[in-house]
Amino acid sequence: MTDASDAATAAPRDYRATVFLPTTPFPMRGDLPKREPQWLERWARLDLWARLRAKSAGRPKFVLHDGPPYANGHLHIGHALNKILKDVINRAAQMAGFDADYVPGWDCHGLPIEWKVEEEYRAKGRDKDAVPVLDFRAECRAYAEHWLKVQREEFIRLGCFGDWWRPYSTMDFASEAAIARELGKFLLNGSLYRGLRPVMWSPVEKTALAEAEIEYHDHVSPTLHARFPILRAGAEDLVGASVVIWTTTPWTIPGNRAVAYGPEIDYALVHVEGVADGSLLRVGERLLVALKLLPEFEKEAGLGAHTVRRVLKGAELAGAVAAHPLRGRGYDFDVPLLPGDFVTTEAGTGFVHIAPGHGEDDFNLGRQHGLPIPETVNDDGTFTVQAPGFTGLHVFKAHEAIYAAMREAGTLVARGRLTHAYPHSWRSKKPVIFRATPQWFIAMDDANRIRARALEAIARTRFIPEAGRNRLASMIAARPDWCVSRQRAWGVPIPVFVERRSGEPLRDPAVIERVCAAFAEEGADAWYRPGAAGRFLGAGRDPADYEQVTDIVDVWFESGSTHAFVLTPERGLPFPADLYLEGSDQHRGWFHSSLLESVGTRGVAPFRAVLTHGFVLDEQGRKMSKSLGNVTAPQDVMRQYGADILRLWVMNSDTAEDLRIGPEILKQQAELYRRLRNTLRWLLGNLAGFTDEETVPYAALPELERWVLHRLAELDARIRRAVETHDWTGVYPELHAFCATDLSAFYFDIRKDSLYCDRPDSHRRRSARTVLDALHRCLCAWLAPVLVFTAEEAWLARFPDEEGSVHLLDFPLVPEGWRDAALAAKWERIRAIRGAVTAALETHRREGAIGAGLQAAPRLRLARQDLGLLTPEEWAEVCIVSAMEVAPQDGAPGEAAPPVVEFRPAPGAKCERCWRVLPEVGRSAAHPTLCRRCEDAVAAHPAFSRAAE
RNA sequence: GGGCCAGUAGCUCAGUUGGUCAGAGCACACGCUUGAUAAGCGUGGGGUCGGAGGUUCAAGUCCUCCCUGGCCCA
Repeated sequence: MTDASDAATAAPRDYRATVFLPTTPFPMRGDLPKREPQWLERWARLDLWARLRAKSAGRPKFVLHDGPPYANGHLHIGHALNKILKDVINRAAQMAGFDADYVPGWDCHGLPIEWKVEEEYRAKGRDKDAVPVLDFRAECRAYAEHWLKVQREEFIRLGCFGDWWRPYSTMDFASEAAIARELGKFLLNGSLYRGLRPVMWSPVEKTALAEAEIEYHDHVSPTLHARFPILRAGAEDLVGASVVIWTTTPWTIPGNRAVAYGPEIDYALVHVEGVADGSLLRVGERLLVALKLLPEFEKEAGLGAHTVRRVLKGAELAGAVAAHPLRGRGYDFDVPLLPGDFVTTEAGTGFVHIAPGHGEDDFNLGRQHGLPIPETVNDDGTFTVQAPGFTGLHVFKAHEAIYAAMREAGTLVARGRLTHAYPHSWRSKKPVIFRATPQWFIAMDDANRIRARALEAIARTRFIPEAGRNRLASMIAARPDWCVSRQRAWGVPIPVFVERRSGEPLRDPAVIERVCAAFAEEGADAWYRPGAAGRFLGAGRDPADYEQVTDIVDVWFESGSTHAFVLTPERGLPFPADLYLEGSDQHRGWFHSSLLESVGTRGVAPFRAVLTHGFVLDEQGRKMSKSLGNVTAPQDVMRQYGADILRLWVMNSDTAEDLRIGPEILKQQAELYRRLRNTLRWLLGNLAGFTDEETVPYAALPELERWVLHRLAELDARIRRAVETHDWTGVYPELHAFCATDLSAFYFDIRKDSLYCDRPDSHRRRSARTVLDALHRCLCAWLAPVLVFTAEEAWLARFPDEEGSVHLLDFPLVPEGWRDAALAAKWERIRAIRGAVTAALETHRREGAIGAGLQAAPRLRLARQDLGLLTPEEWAEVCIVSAMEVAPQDGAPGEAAPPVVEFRPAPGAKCERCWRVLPEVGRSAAHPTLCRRCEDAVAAHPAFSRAAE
């Protein structure tokens, strides 16, 4: 007793030192822009990539084959999205037990780089055409090399893992050789052929352009209405009448060889009886125009009084023949009228003038009817001798001459101007033309059946999302033969010799092998070296008998061949790849060309699965553009937030759709990150000093702990399913919700009392720490693929190791036995009731009755079926109140009546150590300000014991 | 102009085969805590589910049209 009074009169004891507060060196703030580069240095020092590969030897391979970005300029946010998503998928596969070997690549040939180098020439006042081709190619190579290195550093900064120091590029000598060899396969199997065809042609760059190299911009075109006098027709009243055509490309008139009509379209035979001032129409003439378009034609051509003699279906024009509008001026051939299903009455006159060398429809119709394909236009856009009267004129400057000639010939009906979307070159931004040129093609529907077999391969491929299947298939189904030739310098030459005598390409495997062997040694430059033809043709052939093709191959063919030089035994990578992963634009790009190339040479797709992601837009869903000022650059995000935030953004988005980014969204991601980081921090703090001896076996754990483990089993399954399906949408939002809702707001909040105040050897506290240990291991591993830096920090904070890394781990094995659906259902009910308690307490808090929840000891009236859920002590623990009384509800049993909470202040005094308000506080002689539990804990506390001595 | 996709609270997203589906997290407001503290907990407000028709006893959930945006093509 005397001791007690001594204690009471002595200075109040400070029990704070006996409370087990979290301690950890893991800081609350990430400071990512500063710390991330330090982690990168560490990983480089440890050569973590090599360690991973060594450790994974013998595991099943997982190969995501990298679609090569173009080595030109800094990375933009779309690159970041693509590579981060790839990285997460690779890392997750690695941690799920695969050997995820990833070889990044670059696309290095092609027009944009060539254009840049030319631009530099122009800036220096040099003439590109005066530079030897090998010098020019060397400069292009240096340019690509520079940007490859820049982009590599930027990718590494994003935290992406890969074989960065042994990447592939399409300009590697080995790649150039492999590309040539692939082309050789098409040459030998007959699918590669040379044909004359209209292609999109840029007179400025003097090259054919791929579809991907075309953009549409508004353009003012001169328009032309022209008469085609009918020479012969089935019906007599048509002979002597004129078909009227309308075109926005008057320069194609010299190339005209037919006129197309719509068989189902109604045409009016118009008798002209009056004309407006200045009109070129003549009173008394008869014209054929689509009935529906007659009103517009009246206005445009200045047609006055007239009568429609009769209306006829286009089909009646079958077999009719007209005169070329420049007949008598070198164009004296007949012009047949032909049916065309592409003819519409949307605009014009319902008749389409057909120039087989100047349009896709024109070409196809001409081929069907055996029309000639005149070559009326030169490389540079000027007319050839095959355009009598206009030779030497540039097509875009020829319309006045055309008008004049036709006016003289009496076939000009009207002229005008029209602003419309017109194809332009993506580089020069200058308008392009359709022009018949000799080109190399890969046939879609020859004996090799590339189209049909590609469609079969698509049916056997997994698409994520599924919509990609249809998109790719419909493009393959509709595409024309693949034009693979380009009249440029920076690329892989089409390694073909054409026999001058026969015009046939030389198909000799030995020649192809000599070429490819030289490319492998010296690069494709070998093709351009003096004496190349003699060297490759070999003994017994005279180079003078052969034309060496100087075209290079379409870059899409190159990138479509990457599987041939990356998925190789030398690299240790299997073919086909498990996954191709690119933006949705690549349905027409890399997925497309890779599929065709692989099917054409190997008969199968180069991928088992194709994953597509959307495009990155600004916060309003608009396209990013410098002029709008809504661009988010990855470099800026690194500077302000760090890579982990950007990576989190990717994984918190629905990548199957277009995604948005901007200041607001990044701020939100930083907030979400904070929660994850603080969860890790709290775990680390509460695991201080934890050892395996402390572990409590599963069967002995309290229900609350087992419930947490059940949640881990659920999340583990979710992650493993994502690894299998490659569909990660929603996984990380769920992981965040787990941290925020299940852990921070529920489990952690409840267990703070035990962790801070129980004796270290108490079963409850040991149980909690057992689960905290599992949580730390799981969260570090699960977050590692996304928060590559933060997870490393949180792992090493607990397991410091000069050579250690969370990225060398696999996902922890979560026992299936942790799954307990019945327990989950029970605790879902408990949490619902808990929600009722916290809501009730809030009411009284607002009234000032209490502050902290521990000041309350409510009575909880439960429906009968809820009475057995927990003991009153457990309810107090779960609801974080000092005590709980549980009583049955009055209502009828069986009804799911909502719980009723009757508020009562907690009786007794506040324990100075654990802050619970209990009647027992004050009854201890030794520690009158403590509750029994704390008294016991204090007695057992080493620090206190020493102080007491 | 055509093909494909999307449009649910300020933001990021859930909402199986139509019937408590109008939700979660973040943000916001207010309060508590001050032993996760440039943190933590609680409570709350907020959406005519892009618009208009239609099918159905019943529609974010099916059909049609329109609007907006994106990718690809013409």
